[in-house]
Amino acid sequence: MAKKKTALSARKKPLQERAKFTVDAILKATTQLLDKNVESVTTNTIAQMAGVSIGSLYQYFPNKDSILERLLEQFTQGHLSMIEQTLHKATDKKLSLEETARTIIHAIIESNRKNSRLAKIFVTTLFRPERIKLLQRMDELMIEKFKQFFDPYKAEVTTENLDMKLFIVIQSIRSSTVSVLFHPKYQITDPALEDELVRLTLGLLRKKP
Amino acid sequence: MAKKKTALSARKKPLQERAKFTVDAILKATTQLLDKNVESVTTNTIAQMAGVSIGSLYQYFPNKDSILERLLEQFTQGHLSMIEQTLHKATDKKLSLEETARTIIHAIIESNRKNSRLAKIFVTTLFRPERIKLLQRMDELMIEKFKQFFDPYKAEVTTENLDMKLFIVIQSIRSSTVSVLFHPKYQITDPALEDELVRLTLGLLRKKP
DNA sequence: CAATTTTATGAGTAATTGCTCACTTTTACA
DNA sequence: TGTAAAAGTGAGCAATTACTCATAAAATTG
Repeated sequence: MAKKKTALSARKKPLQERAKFTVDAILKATTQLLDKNVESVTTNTIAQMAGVSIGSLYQYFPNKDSILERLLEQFTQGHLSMIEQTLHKATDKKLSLEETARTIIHAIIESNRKNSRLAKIFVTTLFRPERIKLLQRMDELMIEKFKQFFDPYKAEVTTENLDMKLFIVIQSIRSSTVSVLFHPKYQITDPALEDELVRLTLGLLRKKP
Repeated sequence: MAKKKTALSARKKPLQERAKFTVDAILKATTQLLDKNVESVTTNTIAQMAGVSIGSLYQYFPNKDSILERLLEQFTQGHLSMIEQTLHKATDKKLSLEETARTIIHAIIESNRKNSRLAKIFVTTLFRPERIKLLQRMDELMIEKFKQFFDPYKAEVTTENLDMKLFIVIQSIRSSTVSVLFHPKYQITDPALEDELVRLTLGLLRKKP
């Protein structure tokens, strides 16, 4: 069976502690293998690296893809909740529009810097047909979050083409902060990246004087 | 052999007319299959759809991946030469900075609109390890082209962080114009896309007043 | 300490698929 | 027209790999 066949049959949920360790080990092993060499990721190598039998793997995941799916779900969740937190901090501190933009962009850059392995996997798999739904959902959520972010600054922000503007801003931030990970010539730690993304964001969103 | 094994042994080059037709049919068939369903792309289905035997396929391509490689090479070449042409037209007409920016962005949008199938395949495969070199090369070329574009407007354009700025601009334009193809909610034909990308570009590149 | 449930095992199976190679057909050309 | 080169064929091999299932160990429960 070189191709999937399993129905999305429900699998056991890990109840005991040791089962949770198993699931965790599988996810960690997958990340490691993915990071080392995409070709090397087979259900058997995952199980082996996790120190678990192939049978155990299939107790908790209905098929291979569901492992990657879970990993990506975790990543997007982490990404979004990190942004959420930043939003709260920002509103508490009553920052200016520019400070708010900088804070969130800084947070996204940090998120991608810290989880650069997953971030890379994220883009390499996000456009595959089976991921499109996730991509769309994530983009919509991001746009919503950004709307919340900039809601307090209604007076300063254009309403013209707002959705398209936010769409572009989000694509720009994501692609720049992730692509940079693939280019040895550019560094994600370069402060110019943050500066210019802030400028980009404000340039689009601010009302013309 | 579910995995590649062939050395990149040199294959025949098509000399006769019929051989060129064969190669062409293989490339066309691959595009069609890719467009329909990525899963369905096997060397055998390609040959079948091309109306050619599997043996013929391997006369001209050393392995499966080389077919996709050739396709992507064609796409990037087409993309770049289209931009090249636009550059010439623009310099002939002595356009303003804004008009120049608009012209090139319009060209890129058009290119992605017309070749939307290949454009999608492009992003879905571009970040895979075996494509990273192509990605880097293409990005560098794009940055060079943009430098040429804006060279005549030295007086109006910042030099501060110029490389990073161009990197961001290019990532932004590409990701926005391609991602839009995956979101039913947004349309690549929406004039707001062009307008906002022009604004974005000028916002980053123009000297502050 | 049974009885039951949860967890773990891993050899083996079945399907897929990239690719070869021995052979035939077509074309070029002297 | 004869022959060599180019082009084309496709059955089948060999490697890969997702996934199953019969069985056993460990934990939980009563």
